[in-house]
Amino acid sequence: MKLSTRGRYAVTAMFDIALHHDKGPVSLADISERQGISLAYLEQLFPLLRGRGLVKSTRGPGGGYSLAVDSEEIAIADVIDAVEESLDATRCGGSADCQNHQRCLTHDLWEGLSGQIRSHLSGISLAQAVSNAHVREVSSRQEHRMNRVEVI
Amino acid sequence: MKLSTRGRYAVTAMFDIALHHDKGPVSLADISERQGISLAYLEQLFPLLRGRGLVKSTRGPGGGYSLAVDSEEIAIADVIDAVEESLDATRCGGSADCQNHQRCLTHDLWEGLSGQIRSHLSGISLAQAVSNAHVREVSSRQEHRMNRVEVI
DNA sequence: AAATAACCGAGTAAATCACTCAGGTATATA
DNA sequence: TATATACCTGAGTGATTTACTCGGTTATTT
Repeated sequence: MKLSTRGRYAVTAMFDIALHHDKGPVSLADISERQGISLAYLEQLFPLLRGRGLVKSTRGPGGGYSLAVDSEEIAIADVIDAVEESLDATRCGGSADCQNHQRCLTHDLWEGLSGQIRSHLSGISLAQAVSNAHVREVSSRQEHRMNRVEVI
Repeated sequence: MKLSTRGRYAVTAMFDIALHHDKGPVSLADISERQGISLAYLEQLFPLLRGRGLVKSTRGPGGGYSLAVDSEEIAIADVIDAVEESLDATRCGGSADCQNHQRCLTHDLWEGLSGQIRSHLSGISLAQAVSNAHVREVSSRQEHRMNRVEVI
């Protein structure tokens, strides 16, 4: 099973863009500051998201990243898939040669679990996730903090 | 998220016991041979399973491990819980202080995922999992291999 | 021209993982 | 009582992965 901070960071960053893309492209520096993720680390992640056609980039001042497609069209699973090797609970990655080139005793069990996770995360769009009450609340708090920082 | 070979091995070993416990306690040496898991590694795992009241041990010749309760009463989640630190998709482990001592933007999302996984694995008993057709097939193949080894 | 911000590849410290080793202790059988 | 079996315990280790950094380049706006 692969679901590390890498995937979590990618989803968080996509949340941030979805919440701010009305004001044009969102720079990685802004995401870094708001979400507390190192800029260099984000720079490593975003080419992967772009490669999957989830975001598009604009260079130069005022540039940044924006969603390549509507947030309803992006599933959480897509984001994780983009940055994480494989979202799979089986050991063999579905190839079913777990033990001695045979499907291991427990293969079906992990396959079932993988399917469960996958369908759950495929069923949640970025738009849905972001519309969550708590997300909006935290987001507005981050807005205020940002403003305060700018004032000081 | 924590689901490594550790948890997989534990489940596989429990499968093995469930499939053979009619012939009395199952030794770790047998499990090791049948399932291709290092004996020393199993010895590390089983005290944890015993601590959770999933298996009981009998020492001495002819000894080994047997199920402490009926296989219908053991959920796959119990087995994984016993050997794996936490089966949780959130970063903070549910404590909700993910970022700056606040629930992070994506907290609810990971919490939802954790719940999904947990309820899935809690809903499958060892008995159910073992009754799977493929499991029985592989198991009988292992039986034959064991016999052949003994003959040679 | 200068500032901004995406792009790119290599490198690294720390943690985790799977696994081993070297013993010790209880119990059944001869 | 001796011996073999099999559980029990704790410490150690090599390899891999992880999160993260650094130094620099290229494109675009003002």
